[in-house]
Amino acid sequence: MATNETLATDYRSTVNLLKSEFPMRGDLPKKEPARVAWWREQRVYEKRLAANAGNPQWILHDGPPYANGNMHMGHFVNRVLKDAFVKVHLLDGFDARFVPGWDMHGLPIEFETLKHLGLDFHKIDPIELRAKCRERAIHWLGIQRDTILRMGVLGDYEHPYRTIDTEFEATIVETLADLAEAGQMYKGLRATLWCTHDETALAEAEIEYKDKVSPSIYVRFTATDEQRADLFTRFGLAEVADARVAVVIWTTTPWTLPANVAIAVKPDAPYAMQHVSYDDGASEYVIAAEALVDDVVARIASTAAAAGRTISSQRTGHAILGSALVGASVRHPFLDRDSLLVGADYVELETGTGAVHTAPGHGVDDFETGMRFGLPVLNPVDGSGHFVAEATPYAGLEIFAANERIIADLAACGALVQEHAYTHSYPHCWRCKNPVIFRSTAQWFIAMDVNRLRKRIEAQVPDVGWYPTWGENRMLQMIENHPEWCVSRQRTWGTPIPAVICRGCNETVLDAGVARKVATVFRERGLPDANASDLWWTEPIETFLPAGFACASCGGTAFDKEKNIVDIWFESGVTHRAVLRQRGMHWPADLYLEGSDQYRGWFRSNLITAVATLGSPPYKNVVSTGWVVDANGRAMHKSTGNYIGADDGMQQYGADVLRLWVASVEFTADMRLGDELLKSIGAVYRNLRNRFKMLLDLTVDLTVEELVPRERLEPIDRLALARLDEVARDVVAAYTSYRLHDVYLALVDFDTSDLSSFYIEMLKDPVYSGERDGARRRSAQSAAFVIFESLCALFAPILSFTTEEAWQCVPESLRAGRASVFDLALPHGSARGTAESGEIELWNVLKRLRTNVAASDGERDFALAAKVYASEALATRLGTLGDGVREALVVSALTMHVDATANDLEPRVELSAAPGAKCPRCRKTLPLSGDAVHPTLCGSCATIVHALHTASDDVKRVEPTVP
RNA sequence: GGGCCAUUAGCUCAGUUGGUUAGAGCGCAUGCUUGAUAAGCAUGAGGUCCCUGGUUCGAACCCAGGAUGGCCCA
Repeated sequence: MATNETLATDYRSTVNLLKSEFPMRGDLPKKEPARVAWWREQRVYEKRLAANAGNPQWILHDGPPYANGNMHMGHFVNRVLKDAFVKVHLLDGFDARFVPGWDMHGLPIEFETLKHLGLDFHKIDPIELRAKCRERAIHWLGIQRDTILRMGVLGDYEHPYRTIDTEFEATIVETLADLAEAGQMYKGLRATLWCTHDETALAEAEIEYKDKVSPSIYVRFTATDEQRADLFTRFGLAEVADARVAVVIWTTTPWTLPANVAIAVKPDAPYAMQHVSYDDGASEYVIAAEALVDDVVARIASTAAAAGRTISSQRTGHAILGSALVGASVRHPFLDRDSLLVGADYVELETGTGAVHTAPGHGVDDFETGMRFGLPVLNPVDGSGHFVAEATPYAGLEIFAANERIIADLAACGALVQEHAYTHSYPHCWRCKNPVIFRSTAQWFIAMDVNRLRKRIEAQVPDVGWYPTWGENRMLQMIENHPEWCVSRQRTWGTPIPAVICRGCNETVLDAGVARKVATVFRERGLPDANASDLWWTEPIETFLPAGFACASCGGTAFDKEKNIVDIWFESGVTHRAVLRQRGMHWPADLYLEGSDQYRGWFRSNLITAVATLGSPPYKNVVSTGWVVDANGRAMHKSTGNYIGADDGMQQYGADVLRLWVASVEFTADMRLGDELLKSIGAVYRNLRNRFKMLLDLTVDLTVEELVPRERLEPIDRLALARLDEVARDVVAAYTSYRLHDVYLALVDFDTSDLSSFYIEMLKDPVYSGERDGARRRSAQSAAFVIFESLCALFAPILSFTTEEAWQCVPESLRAGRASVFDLALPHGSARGTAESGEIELWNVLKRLRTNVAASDGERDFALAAKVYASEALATRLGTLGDGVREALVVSALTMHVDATANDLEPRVELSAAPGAKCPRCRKTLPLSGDAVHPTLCGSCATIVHALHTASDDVKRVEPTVP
């Protein structure tokens, strides 16, 4: 005899509890690589691009990562954000081709290659080194490309652009030709950041600051008798004969003192002369900024005390302005020359003495001050950081090693006021990590103020869309503060600056005609697997000279090649020409997207070369991202152990969880990343994954023939789709304005508050218990499928792996030829105006009513009957939904009552136990059917079960039993 | 040291032109469910809106100063 339990179990087999193939667990690290391979085999990207052919282009131009080293989570963020925006536009039908690129020349690779192969830069043949560097760069490109593809991105990764390609090198040289022709380039002497280890000039972007301990010294520059008289006069004082008078300077680079030619003072700051008396009767006068003179005296006292002496001091006369000191001079402490007092606004009064040691050969400010006052540019240091012969008595010494000697000599001659070790932030070479120096060398420059270039750029910055909006101001500052752009490098791995030196007059010239000829030679003779620019090294100069080329100065026709290469920031600065223009993509690009460091880097270099040679910015929109920091908000470093590599991250969590994390954070600011955080994102991922699973399970037996068109759906299902439309519009708007985090918020909110806790809750009864082919069930399933399909498309740019996996579980007929999730169309949810807003209003009314039911004490849901009290207008509107209102509330019975006092949008609900008995099949509490065969079932279930028996003998017969 | 940016619940984030009791997801606790079950639903606890001062009838929001962190520079 059957019990109640077996009875229920038996009816269970008549319920539509169907399962799709989609597993609850993601197993992402294990399964994702196969999906990557599948996308490539199926040529999903190429097919979608072909399907979109002829439609408007949308171009995200890829900023090239440097082909050196493994990728970190910052790279992950960069690639995934780009991928998401490219995919949105692909799904939306745009010709959104994406050509990734790599930055492959430059010192870091040259250095890494030398180190990797154990080679000596000074001994290896340049052509051989260049071949090795090429191999090495291609090696890294391969490693990085594998990591990037593992992230699940789409793009033309079989044909990336590379700065080592012949076409790219030709474009670099051609751009130099354009700049030379426009008069934008010049060669000049310049205090340049110089790495003595790598023996090259460095760009600002190749510098990193870190702490360094330097000798901090205060030095007397003592006046001669004549100079003393002048100084006393300037202070309006009578000369004190035979007194020692000195201007005291402060420096942390004693080795630059041999190049000292001046002392800079702040023209509008007061300067004081202080009389210092020693206990042994000696005395001196020291001059420094009034704000700092007491500090100088304290240092004198400190040094005196160390020697067992004491001092006293008092102010002499009144302070005078720095401008009154300009033109005076004092003697260099150990060389036989004067040091001139000059004025400079940059002199600061917070530290030091207010009297700044000035060596035009060893500092940018110093150089400019030197130019203004006509000072000689002394440069007694060679490329390897040793003093040259002119720098007697220190010739041959390495500069940092010479510090000690110089300090000792200063002490010996009484010029040293004080010395102590000083830790400060100091520029270091980004590659070899050694401290760099300023040294004046002859370099090629792009002139920022010729042809009003700076002004022209500034005028066009506001025409670009900057996200976040402060980017505009940031870029304006970058342009305003951009120094003359030094584009030459004295290294081997790069594209040559094709300048020639006239043998007749030794004049160096960068000629547009020569440069264009060089580009032509590259294109004609460059081999696919070799460096086209090797030709500059291997071919005779005549190969590159246009017919009849002669020196403009002396008419000479014999030339030598100059052996400078171009700054790699200039190379990546012309990607907009080399890639967009060469590959049939429109110019300017729609979007550049990089880390916020690129305002100074790639955003700026592209902007400059574009405005200088093509007249306008290379991009319509620029998006910048923040930095990935650790769970505590600290910068990630391999050395501090909080570093997460991209490969490791994907191996541990799966790419899709990390992709979801990217969407879950506000990427324009710093992004925190840590285990706890990723576990939390993992939970969100599982939620979303379950929603895809549930929607698939609910629709697994739906076929395209049974798919109910939207206009014939049940009213309650149309309401759900109205809400979907609203979400789709919000999401698409967020995507197209690059607000990925808003996409995430909108989709998660819809998933949680509309689907999981509301719509899916109400769909379970009609889908599980309803007549399998009945109109109600098919309508519910059709709406669920539309939601599923839309969610796949809306989520595909973020959860690429998961949406594809889910899409592959859709029955063939419903996929309708859309083999991949990336064949779907982005749903725009076209608005239907007031009709829709009415529907959404009604949807929200139902959600609030359902909340009342779900939160009720004691009995809930199908154990309940509901009485809804609504205004007459609202009752009428709810009436149009028929049984949908009861379904939405997930109750067994519902009656509608007019309450004239009720607000139009705030109906009241009254709950009570539903009359009848719990139907063991549908679990609703309803009157018994009174059916002879199935007396415990409700009427609807009895009918359904009877129909099943009639339809199929396979269905197990359920015998009536007496409890 | 300077410019820019950020700071709201344990975590990630919302927070409309200044306006009642500052919200959501995750996590946590409790209950329900066992026909989404390595799931689902509900309820609840949890906040010095970085600090200080100012403007205002009223400040998470506006102003000034500061702290911490980040990027770019010096």
